[in-house]
Amino acid sequence: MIAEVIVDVMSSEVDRVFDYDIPSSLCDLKVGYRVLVPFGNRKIEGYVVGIKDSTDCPKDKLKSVISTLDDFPVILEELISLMHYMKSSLYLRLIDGIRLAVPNQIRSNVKDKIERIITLDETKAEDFLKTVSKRQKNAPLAIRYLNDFPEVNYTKLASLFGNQTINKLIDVGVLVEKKRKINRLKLGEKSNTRKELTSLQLNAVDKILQSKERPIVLFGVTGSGKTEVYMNVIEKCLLDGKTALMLVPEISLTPQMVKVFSSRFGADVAVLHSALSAGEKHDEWLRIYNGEAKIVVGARSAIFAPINNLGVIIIDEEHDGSYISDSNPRYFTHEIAEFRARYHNCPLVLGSATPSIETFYKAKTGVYNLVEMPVRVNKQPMPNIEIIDMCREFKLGNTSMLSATMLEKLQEVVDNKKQAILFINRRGFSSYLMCRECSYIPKCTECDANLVFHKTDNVLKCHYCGKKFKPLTKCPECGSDSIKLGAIGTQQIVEQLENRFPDVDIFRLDNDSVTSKDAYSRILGQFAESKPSILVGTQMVTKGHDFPSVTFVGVVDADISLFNYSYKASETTFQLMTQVSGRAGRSEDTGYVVLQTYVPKNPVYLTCANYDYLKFYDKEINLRETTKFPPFARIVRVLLTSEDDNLAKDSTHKLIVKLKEFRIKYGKDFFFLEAMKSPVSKIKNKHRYQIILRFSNEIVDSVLKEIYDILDEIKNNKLSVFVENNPTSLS
DNA sequence: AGCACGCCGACT
DNA sequence: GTCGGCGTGCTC
Repeated sequence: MIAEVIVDVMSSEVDRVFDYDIPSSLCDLKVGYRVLVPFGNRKIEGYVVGIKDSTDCPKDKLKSVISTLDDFPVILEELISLMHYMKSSLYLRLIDGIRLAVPNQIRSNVKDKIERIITLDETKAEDFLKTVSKRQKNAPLAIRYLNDFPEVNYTKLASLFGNQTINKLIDVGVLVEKKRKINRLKLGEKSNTRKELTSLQLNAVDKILQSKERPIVLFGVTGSGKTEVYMNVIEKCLLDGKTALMLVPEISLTPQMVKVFSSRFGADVAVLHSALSAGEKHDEWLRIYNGEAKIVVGARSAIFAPINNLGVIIIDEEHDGSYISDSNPRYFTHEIAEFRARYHNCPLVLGSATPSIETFYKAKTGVYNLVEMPVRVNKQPMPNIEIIDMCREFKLGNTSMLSATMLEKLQEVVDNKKQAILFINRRGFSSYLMCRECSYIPKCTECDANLVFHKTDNVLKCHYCGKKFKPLTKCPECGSDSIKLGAIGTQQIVEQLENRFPDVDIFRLDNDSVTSKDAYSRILGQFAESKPSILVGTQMVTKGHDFPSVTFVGVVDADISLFNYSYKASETTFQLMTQVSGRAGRSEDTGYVVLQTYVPKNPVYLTCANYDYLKFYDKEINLRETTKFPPFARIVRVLLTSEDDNLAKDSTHKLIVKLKEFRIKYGKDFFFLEAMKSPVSKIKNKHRYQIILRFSNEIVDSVLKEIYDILDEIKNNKLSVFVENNPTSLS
């Protein structure tokens, strides 16, 4: 028999199937096994992706599989067909796909954590106690102890009675040692937290369970009780003997979701996200693989969990940007989820209070089903949102970052001994040094990217290659010494607030203050305990724990995500503002939100202030249709990189010539074509050119296939090619 | 990606 | 004479 093997080499040059003979010693080799194979003159790892009777490979070249590396196939067959699907639709290396399915922690041999459990052999113990000498004081005590606690781990016992004693007792057979595998990740105990469902929630559960033929959008306002719906759906799946996959954005920042699930489902829950330690990830992955855990709660990459017999897949906060992988294997979680749901013939739930425009469009046009929960469970009103015109504020003589209303409202919070959150929306150009005289911004010598200033260790750092530079004191262009931090940061706001409210605890939550996982929860913990208090921070404050005493939320600079150049700018701003506002509405008092903006008439803010998602959607979908942006078109970005600038440039030209032929062939379905040096034109000394294409949905499949074939011809070991579908950023 | 093979310059 | 530079080509 012949095995088709993908070799574990990170190069597109060898990213194809190689055939190997299966020796009779390995006759039960199956698809999905990790194997050792001879490759050239070395031995490397590979993955069996197929088994067949014969090969076209000439006999003198064919070699044999050396051995298997695990005693089970590490990739499910389902995931292997998923890899092929991803390769054809996303232009991705098979080996990149395989690495998504087989985490590092399984490839590098992380060992099971073994606990030594000591039990008592009662008959031997009785005999022993009869003959025990008076000098052995600890031995009888240890035996007594084990009468009370029949299973104790070795370390505990040795610390109580001395390891000499314990070892001796094991030697004579009075104590018996057993080895047991333990899970490194400790989740909370099961404690029933079941709630009575409203009729809206019951209806949603029913609709979801019936929606096996196509994905279903759960459109439920903040506080409508979506989590409870998810848990009831999952419960039904478990009763049917099936499993469930639940994705949440940035799970390391939302520990309460894991808490809610583990208190309802106990040890049936496994958790998967990138913040787990190697050992924890290894254990959780194997618990899922072995069918021990029936529910996977995880971040984006958990969509590749080795779970069988799926009864439902849920994507919570489906509009969240973290579902789009933005680096190397660039994939969109929803597409992978659709594939797996189809494979298992199970429902796929896309839940959100502010669905992404593309998702909601599919729900409106019948591609997806839709179920709505328009009412909050506790019937509480949403927080009031007030929009503040910062231009007017400036004209009135207030040149600070905080409007009069903002300060008034903060004063109110302080007077009432409540809590407030101030959100600084500074994604994009946070801490750049900039010359005030000539607007020069220091750049990385390797990457042509703006350097980011890190205050804590006083360096300028390139976020693309990690190279560090000394901060400038003088502008190299004009000689001026007024080089200052470009945009406002949390620091300045905190300082201003400390002057204004000297007796109030002010906490800061951003990348500079959060240096570790612990720091994050420590700051939030301190904030939760002090009143009155103000929490100032970046994106991090928009997610995470519920603070019932937060009655006010202020958005210092709402416009930043709106001016971000992307067709999704309005959408993400609407979603972000809605999410931030939700932080103010957890208490019995109605919350209050202040949005500071320089464009107060922008429909994004007007619809957002009225919680009118549908109106926002209508405006936005019309705009997308007239301007031919997704979901009415596909944007494809082809990125060519090489150390050889000329090669990259020439290849880009060659590609452009071919693409222009397509443009003629497909005519008006081909909307747009542009080639240029990538905005970040160099990363790690590789020159980057990009081509941006936009064409109608009708021709997506055929055009992409043709383009991918051309890319296969153009790329080589000196020139890498990457493709991104509907990119969110262009750097 | 790695690794060998191969064809040119300067060294104990 | 040979040690070693990195261009080129191949991997079932």
